[in-house]
Amino acid sequence: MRRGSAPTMKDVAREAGVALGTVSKVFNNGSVGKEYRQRVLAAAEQLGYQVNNYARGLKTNRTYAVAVVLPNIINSFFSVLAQNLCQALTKRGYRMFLSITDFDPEAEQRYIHMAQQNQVDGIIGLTYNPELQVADNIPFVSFDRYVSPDVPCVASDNFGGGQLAAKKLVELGCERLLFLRIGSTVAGESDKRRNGFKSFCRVAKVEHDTLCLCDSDGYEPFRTFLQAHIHQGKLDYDGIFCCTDVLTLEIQKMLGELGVRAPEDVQLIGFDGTAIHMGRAPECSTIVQPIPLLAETCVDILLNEDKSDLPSLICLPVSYAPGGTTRDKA
Amino acid sequence: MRRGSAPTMKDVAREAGVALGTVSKVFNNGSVGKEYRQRVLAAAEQLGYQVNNYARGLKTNRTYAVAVVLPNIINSFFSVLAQNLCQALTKRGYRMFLSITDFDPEAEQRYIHMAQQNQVDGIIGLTYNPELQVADNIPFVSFDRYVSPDVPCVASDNFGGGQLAAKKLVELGCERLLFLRIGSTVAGESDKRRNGFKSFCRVAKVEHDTLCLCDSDGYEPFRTFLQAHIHQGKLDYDGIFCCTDVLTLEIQKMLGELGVRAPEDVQLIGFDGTAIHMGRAPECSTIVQPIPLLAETCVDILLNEDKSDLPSLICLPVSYAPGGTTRDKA
DNA sequence: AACTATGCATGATACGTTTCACAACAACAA
DNA sequence: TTGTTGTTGTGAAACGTATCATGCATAGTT
Repeated sequence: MRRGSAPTMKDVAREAGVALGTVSKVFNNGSVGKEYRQRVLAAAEQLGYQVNNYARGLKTNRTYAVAVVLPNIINSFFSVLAQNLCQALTKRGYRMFLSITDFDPEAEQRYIHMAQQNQVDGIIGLTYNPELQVADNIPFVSFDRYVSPDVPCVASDNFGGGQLAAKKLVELGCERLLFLRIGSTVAGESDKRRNGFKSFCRVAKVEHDTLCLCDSDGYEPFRTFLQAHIHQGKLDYDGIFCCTDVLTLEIQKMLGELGVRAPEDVQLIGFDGTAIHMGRAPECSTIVQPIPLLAETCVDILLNEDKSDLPSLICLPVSYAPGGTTRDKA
Repeated sequence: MRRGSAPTMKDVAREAGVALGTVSKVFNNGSVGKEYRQRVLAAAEQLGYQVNNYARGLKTNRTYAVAVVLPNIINSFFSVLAQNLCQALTKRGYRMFLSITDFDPEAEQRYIHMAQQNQVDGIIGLTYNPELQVADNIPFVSFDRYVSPDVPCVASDNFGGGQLAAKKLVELGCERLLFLRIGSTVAGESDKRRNGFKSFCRVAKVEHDTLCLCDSDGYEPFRTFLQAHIHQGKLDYDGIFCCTDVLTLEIQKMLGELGVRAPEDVQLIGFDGTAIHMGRAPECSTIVQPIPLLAETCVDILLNEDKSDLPSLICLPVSYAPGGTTRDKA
């Protein structure tokens, strides 16, 4: 280590009195005699040698880094997802390099381009750009969004979740159901929640309505709608399935201001169940997305060499958790 | 691009009919004649050339990546911080590589070692390992924790925040104050909140008590304490400063169960104000940490070459935000 | 003892950049 | 014309690693 900079394999080789290739093999689990290995390890220890990942990456084209592209990590669903992805990647010896898009389609594309600039071994993205270009020289797994036929998509069983929510509400004695949604205009997986909900209602012959808004509309239209459906202090619906937990709490508050109580007067079921994965009691009754499993699956698929016989949509099972906005006891 | 792999500068040079060094200069803003630059750019475009960051990193020892080491990103303070750090880094053309330690001191040390394995240009860490070893070959900025004399530490003005909380409570008419804290056993910056609180009380000659617990104790000791200080349905204290917003909400709930209402019977002020940075109304009255500024400052200091005349502790100003657990109107 | 097979250390080569010394050339002054 | 200065293109060298073809021992077989 004559220079001020970090010691290299060459230094270790000289110190240990072995050839360069031998040092390399030691750090790559090649077959090296016991005594030589000892010597190399001792020399490396003494010199404080660390493998230079950039040189390694240059040779191998493997970086042990994965880019994760998310809208944000302030929304707790995303932050729990990010944390689980990070842990799943770490477990497999990979590092996570995080990009935040703030729902900007251009930023999504920009980050994915950057990531493809051969600095990662794969990309996991939750994107809203319907025209996203994904080069095929690098593995890509999409979360909750269909991107293209050859991009695997990992998602919760949103359709089944919609069915389950409706089923639970009916089991809890509800007879007139309502589905509420607010979200991005991009037709995503969450549309399927509505379809599942409607499907169950149709088969079970349950009265139901749906109201879907865009983010830009804000919550006010919900208030108008609900107000119009209150007659003599009584809401027309006795069960509501809201497409997220956040919305559920908002609706509960709104109903309270209108004199309608949940779960006494109307039962509410949300979707996500993020609080559960944060180690807290769910803030509302909810359909729980299996976030840890979703993260594991994304990583598994991304890092698994063999992508041949993979369905393009991987659907993971959801479950129901009572949480105070329905009349069942936990 | 004869191989299946990505085109290199050599390919671009051949395609453009120029020398290798010329291509390099084009991508590094070296002085290149207009015509040559055109030719190179055109060839690069046509071939879909992208700079190989690993080769570049190998030569330059600059990676344009920064490691951020946090306990988790589930706690919303950390997730907001992480998001702001990510954005501040992106703005300066750096990528963020995130590690989650789950408060494990060994993991902290491991990640910092990994990061030093010449794969990042710097590290921003929020750590709890009192014996953390930080090599000096790579810039390190600590958040909210003193690490060693030559590691700059960026933190909120916790002492001033403690003073401010006490001052506000007094202004709001409180006469018997209480400070509550629960946290890690590592003496961190947040101890200063207590000191600031006590300092103000002492100077202003205000009656006050403090109760500090460790994470492992759980919340129950608070209940016992509070219960012991309720006489004839009335709490001995009329103002409480809790060391985080999370604790504040917990205490509010606990008090409610004991028949004491906030803000009617007792006024509560928390610390963090994270909700504000999430675009929401604060859940409780609080001392707001300037998270975006904290993040910017961390990044500024980390990437600023000149670390010579830098104070080892950079203290950023906090502010007060009313939020429903005090009797002032916003 | 002779031969083969196996295991393992060796050192040169290549990965795709940046950088540097040098050459080529133009512009200009004397 | 000659010499000087400045600009810009050139190609070789080096960054630190993984890998591969050699070659040398030793163990195993007949």
